[in-house]
Amino acid sequence: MPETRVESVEKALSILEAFSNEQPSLTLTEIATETGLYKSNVSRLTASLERYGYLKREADRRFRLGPALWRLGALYRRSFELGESIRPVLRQLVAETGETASFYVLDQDERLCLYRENSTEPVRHHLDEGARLPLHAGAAGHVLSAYSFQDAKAKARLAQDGSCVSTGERNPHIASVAAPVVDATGQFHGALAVSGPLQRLSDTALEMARLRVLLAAQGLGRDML
Amino acid sequence: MPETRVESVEKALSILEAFSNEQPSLTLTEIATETGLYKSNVSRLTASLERYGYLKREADRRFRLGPALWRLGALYRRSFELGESIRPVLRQLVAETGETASFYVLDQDERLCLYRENSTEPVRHHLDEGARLPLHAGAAGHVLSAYSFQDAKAKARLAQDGSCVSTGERNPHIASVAAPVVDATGQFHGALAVSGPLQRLSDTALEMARLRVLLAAQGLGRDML
DNA sequence: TAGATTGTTGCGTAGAGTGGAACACATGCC
DNA sequence: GGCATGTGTTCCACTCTACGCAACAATCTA
Repeated sequence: MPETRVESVEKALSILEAFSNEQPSLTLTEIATETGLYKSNVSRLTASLERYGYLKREADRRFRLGPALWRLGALYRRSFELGESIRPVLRQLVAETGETASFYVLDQDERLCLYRENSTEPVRHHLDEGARLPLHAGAAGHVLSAYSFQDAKAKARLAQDGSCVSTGERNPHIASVAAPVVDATGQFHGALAVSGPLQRLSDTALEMARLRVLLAAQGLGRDML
Repeated sequence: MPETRVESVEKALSILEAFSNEQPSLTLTEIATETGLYKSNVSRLTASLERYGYLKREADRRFRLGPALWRLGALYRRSFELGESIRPVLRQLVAETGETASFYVLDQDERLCLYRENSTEPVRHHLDEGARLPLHAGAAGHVLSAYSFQDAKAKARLAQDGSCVSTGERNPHIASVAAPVVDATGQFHGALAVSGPLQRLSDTALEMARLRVLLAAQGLGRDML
């Protein structure tokens, strides 16, 4: 098998992966150590990335992510067309439950928060759009696992009642419920979730939230082309 | 001069550029013709892009942009930290003027709408975040030209009163005013603009909007670190 | 001034990337 | 059904790119 891939491209992309919330700007040597590439190599790769607007170099010679990413990212999200229909649903869930509502899709081996509406409560589960969370924990994680891979355990959990619940699994203080959004053709689109502080989401409150999420997810799936 | 760049990387990036609002999904051959690359080549490049989540392949074998772009795009925008301070300002401008307010940064040789708050009027200048517009026309375009390149003409225009006005320049029915956001260190960050239908923005309304934009831009610059 | 650190450039060579053809696999059309 | 058309993948040989490394600038530090 003749390795159907392009190495230098993957190196370039791994440079972009080196940036994070904690390290939004990097020097060339930082990138080199982070990625394990040679400085000269990084220098040439970044030149191309910069030329296309995927990186930009500040006056202090540090690299930052470039505007092209935001442009294409917006394009990606728009291509869902879900946004317009999902946002109102999230807002309604927030109004109904008082907790934070969000929508996740799969990104590699993690889940990506595509949309979210935060609770208005002072104590709440706050999360940024674009954040990545693990797949192995949390209600939405289980839903995505079940549909994206053939995760038997997660699928069994879903089969029970069509939704997932997690209490203090990923974060000991947070409970969440999630349900899959599936359209009329059976296509899976993502996971709808409500999450909040464990102490506020008692058994009955959690069950009510679960029902509301389930209802909202089904509604979304039905309304989709 | 030994061409400090990596060709295959640039090819891969140009594949991403092939996607647009009009063509959010492409087949392999479409990409090949669009970019002028060979199918076999595209096949290998897309494999790498897909592996890193920059593209994804649907069930119908068509390519779409991938979630990694949204994640990194969100990261890029967050790295500004401007968002939190800019949004309220935009909202206030909308409230004051009744028109659409937006914030632009430079992206290559164009301008990129990073934030915008749409007017609530039924007839309004609507624009999506992430949209790209030309640099050579429109008030915000002139501001960006003046600061990003040493565009003498645009700079002279700014020197007059610290802002730019354009009436029916890019679009015959739209007028706009824009001012630069410059922090205490003299660093230029972007262009703040208000735009709306020409007929509603009479001379006096336009002048009032200009003053408000100018004021808001100065306030933003002052409040920035 | 000496020394450390960061980034760029030059160069030879290995080997990656490429073009092209040949091959599978669907669809459509008579 | 058979034949044509279009799409995507795989194979192979050749070329030239991309890479490692060293040497070189260019800044900081002290």
